[in-house]
Amino acid sequence: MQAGRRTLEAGAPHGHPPRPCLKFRPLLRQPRGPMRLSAYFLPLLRENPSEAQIVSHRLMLRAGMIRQSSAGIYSWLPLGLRVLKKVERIVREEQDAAGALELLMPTIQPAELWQESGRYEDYGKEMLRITDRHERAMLYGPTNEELITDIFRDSIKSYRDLPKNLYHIQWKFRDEVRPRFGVMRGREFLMKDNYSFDLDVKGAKHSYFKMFFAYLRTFARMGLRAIPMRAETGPIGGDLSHEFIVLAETGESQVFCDRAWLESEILDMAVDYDSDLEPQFLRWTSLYAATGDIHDAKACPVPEDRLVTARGIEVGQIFYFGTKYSAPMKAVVAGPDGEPVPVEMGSYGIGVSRLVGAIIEASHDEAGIIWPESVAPFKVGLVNLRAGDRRCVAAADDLYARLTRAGVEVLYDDRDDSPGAKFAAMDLIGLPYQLVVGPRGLDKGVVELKKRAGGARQELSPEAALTLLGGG
RNA sequence: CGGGGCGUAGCUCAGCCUGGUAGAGCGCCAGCUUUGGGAGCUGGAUGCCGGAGGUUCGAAUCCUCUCGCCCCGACCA
Repeated sequence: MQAGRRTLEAGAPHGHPPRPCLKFRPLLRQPRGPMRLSAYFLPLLRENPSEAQIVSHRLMLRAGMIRQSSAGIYSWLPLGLRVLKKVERIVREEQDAAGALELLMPTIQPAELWQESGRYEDYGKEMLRITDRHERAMLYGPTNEELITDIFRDSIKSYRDLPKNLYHIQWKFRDEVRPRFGVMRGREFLMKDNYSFDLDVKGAKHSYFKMFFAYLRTFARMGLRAIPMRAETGPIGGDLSHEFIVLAETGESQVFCDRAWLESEILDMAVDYDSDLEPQFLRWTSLYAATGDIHDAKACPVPEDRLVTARGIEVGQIFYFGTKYSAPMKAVVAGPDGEPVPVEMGSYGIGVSRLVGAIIEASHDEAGIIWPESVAPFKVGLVNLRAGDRRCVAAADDLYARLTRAGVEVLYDDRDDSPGAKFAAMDLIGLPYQLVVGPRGLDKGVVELKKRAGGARQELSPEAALTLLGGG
């Protein structure tokens, strides 16, 4: 390794000659890092772009989270990407906790696999077909059942290797006829999809139940009330399926459920994934909830005065589909008796990029986004109201340095702008806490801490603010 | 895929009907004054008027074609 390189990694202050350093030292977050708005990339829009019709789309554009590249295809700007990564992380943690194993499959897949399953024709124009230079038919994956089944059958030959549950978080492309609503219905979208493989129906159901509860936990951690609803299985096929629906005016799905769902707590609970989950599953699904596709007004068990008809956003769906792919694709294992058995499969999807929009739909006000802390791009927005004032700069710089050092995620508005503009910007991007440093407060030795949700403010000493925010 | 709408400055939009050579507000740049909820004044920069073809002395404006985007419906994580 070269000396110059090492210097960079050691984070030597500029202007000082690099000290010899033989041991690698990790680069710490630097107090003068790029999370100052003066250095950040946050292109805010003051007005609503005309193409955006729903609130999440408008706010994502206005808050500088995304930019459209073409219909249904978006770039994620720094602020948006931070949220996407946080959502992704929660999804990953809950998958891991439920025993799923992460891998990563490619976006581009060979057509042969899809011809084998019979879906190459069935999928129609939604599948983006590509021809490579050798005239080989390829496609941009809209989902991965074929590919995962191929990987599975290549390597898993015995019932002793079951069960398996494999997932990845990867970009998908579905050439929707009508992309809309920003990231809620993009053509390109980030999805967590996983696939379970079991020897028999009992095992497959257990896998299904595990994902059922992993999903409830995942959405609850994002502050979402996602109701599991009985759903049609669609082109993926199978016979047991639930959609996880967040109720919202702007949702695309017509749904029906028992009023009790709305009165229940956010659906979070501890789960022992090794236990028999069926009783718990039956309890959770005893309360009526169904998507419009399968709801039958005549057969509905819920009396009319308890039935809620609403619109909802589908943030996830789980399927048990038996041997639909394993049989035609010959994903078989040797059973205990040595005879080949096609494996029982399920697949499970969460729209990761869609969730970002869904969270905004569920949590915003007139002024902008209100991020739940778990997915907020930063925890704290530190605002210096008077960029030209030495005292304010010193106080705000100090808070920024100490919070950052303590690992608190801070976005520091150090720009020279009017107070109103700064408040409006902070409200728009919706960080959970706003820490305001101004001359008026400093005269009294205080700073102001405002919670974005609810808008409660309190004046307190900088030390107290640090303690409260976890930087003390 | 059916139906509708819109493409003019970074954003929101006017101008088009009735052709005469490009506008406003916000934003951006410079300066000064301001500063606790989107500040004021002064000066400045920015457009292949989505693209191609046509009509015309002359096209943002009229005609034809085309591309893109949005909305409603049917379909979907």
